[in-house]
Amino acid sequence: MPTIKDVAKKAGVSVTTVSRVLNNRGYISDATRQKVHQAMEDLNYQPNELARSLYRQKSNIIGLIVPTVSHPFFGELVSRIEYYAFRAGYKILLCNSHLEQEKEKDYIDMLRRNQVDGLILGSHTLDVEEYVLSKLPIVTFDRCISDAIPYIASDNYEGGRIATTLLVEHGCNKIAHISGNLELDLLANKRYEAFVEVAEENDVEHVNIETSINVFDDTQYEKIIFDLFKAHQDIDGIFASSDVMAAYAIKVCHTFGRKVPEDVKIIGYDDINIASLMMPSITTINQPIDEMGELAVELIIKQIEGKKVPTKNIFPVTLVKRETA
Amino acid sequence: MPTIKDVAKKAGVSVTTVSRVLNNRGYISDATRQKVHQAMEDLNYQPNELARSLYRQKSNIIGLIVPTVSHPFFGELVSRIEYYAFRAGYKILLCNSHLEQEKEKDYIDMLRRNQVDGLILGSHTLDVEEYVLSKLPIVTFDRCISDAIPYIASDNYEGGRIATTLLVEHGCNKIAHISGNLELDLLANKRYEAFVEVAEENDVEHVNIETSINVFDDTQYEKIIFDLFKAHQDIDGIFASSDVMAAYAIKVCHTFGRKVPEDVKIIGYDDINIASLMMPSITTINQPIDEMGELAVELIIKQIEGKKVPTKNIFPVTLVKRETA
DNA sequence: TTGTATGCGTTATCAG
DNA sequence: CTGATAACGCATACAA
Repeated sequence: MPTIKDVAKKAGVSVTTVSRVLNNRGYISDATRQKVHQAMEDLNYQPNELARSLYRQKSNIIGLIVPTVSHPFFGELVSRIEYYAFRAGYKILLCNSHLEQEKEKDYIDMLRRNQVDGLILGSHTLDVEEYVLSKLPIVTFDRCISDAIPYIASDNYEGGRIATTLLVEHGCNKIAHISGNLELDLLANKRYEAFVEVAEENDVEHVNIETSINVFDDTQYEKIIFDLFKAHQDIDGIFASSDVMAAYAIKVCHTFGRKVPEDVKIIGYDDINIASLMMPSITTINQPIDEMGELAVELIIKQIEGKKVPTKNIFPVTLVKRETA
Repeated sequence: MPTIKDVAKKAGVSVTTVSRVLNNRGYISDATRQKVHQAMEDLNYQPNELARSLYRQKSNIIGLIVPTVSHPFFGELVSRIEYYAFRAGYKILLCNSHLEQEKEKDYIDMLRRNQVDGLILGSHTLDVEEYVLSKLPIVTFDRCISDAIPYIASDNYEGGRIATTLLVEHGCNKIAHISGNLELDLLANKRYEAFVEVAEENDVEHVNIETSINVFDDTQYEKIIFDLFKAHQDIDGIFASSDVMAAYAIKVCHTFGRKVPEDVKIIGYDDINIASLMMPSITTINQPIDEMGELAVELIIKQIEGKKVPTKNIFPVTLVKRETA
């Protein structure tokens, strides 16, 4: 790889001059500018961003930790985040933590060593506030870690209310909520709270099952939902905490010979692409993934630039009525 | 952020010594080793990988370009690639090209500037051989660019034959293939070739539609499949080039009041997670995504280490019989 | 308008 | 066993 030195030699100038045309700084004659450009062209020169970053003390890299991009919600979210980051001149270092605490820890250390300018956390089992001693800019999804760390979330409580209310309005007599692991202390737990509240307000029998901690694996979904139906044959309404879970619920209903939505109404959460693709298509609570990704990038960059940003960033949710409820 | 200098000062030694304990090189007394470790601990020191990379001329970063991780196949593939890369001490810089040539070009330039040690291309509209003048290690998916650049692919031809043969065996009289854009010169086009061959060998009427170039967008799938059915009401078998396309095909069948699999048999490709989740579950051709991701990482690392690697890497495919055919 | 020297944080060479 | 110093590629004071 040619360096700035090679370009300087070829153009017959000093490295300073080359650096100047590279960054458009200070005065340079058109003649030398041409020469330098020519030399860069000839050598197919590309400035070494590692060296630049080292000097500038800024890498223009954002670390992004999610459970896994193989989960459609995070796949879609990461896609948008990367899009907006690149647009703003930032690169994404991708980490799939699989919700393993040890791996998260390793990832955060790694990202710090690599001088990322900021951290977007779509996943966290550990309390990063204590862990990231440095004042590395951070944005989290669905979790309030401290007053100092801004977070982005959909209006989980409202989403839970809308979903549960719809089940009640449909006349469901026994409803179930399938949640993520409640010990993780995510804001998503508010969906559960809202579920319980609405159910009790309306005197509807209700039950909840949650996924196990430290596991982010589709296969367990089917099992726990299967067990749920075995234990409660009379469930006629389900509010699943993700569209993927809802899809598994549909499948299990089928196994038990229960028709959706005739026998069992099902509502998901997220509104990922496949929600509309499934048959029956999934009625769900929409999270504005694109806008959330855009804001995540905006918040992290503003922090990098030393600006203050709002801490609570709650996006409204909307009910998307389809076929399952 | 504390530097090696701070550690040296705190421990009362030179930076050389600190570097030595950091890298376990040369002889150092246990006493000083302890002191240094203590100082590192106290300062919560993390070595600056930017500086290391600059000196070593090696970033341990792999650039990864895919159309988009929001597509389930690439989401799953990227997840596995990142997993194996991290395991081997490499980081992933993620790029979603959306099959836009200009963006791919920008990404490749960016990745070169950032001194990635290698490039994994899950997407490419341009001929990188000419573009990447440097001898940057590369591995591609589903595309043979030159004798020098190794590629990984599933046995597309065999997969196409298996799928089409199954349709024929089911007694389909008019079958359709939904392919990606054939101009892209991907090995996936062999699915199309096999489709045509098997159809003609068996004297079965057949038709093909392809997605437009430079577009990687779910929404067009529905439209072109809808148009296909409008033009050919008598289609009774479909071989879709991805499970997502297959899912859209199911949906469109529904729109036209045609039952799957009674009226129309459908076979997908990839065997992504949701293929088994859909209702009806999708009969498909399995690509071993995990193994392919693992090999991609292995091939890129071996190249980085200056080793020779095989050029053609074709993985066997298997038919996964489910409900749609 | 251009060039020289220094430093970003790290590692390796070479002396002590 | 340990320490000064140059170098990795680049950008900025400071001179000229």
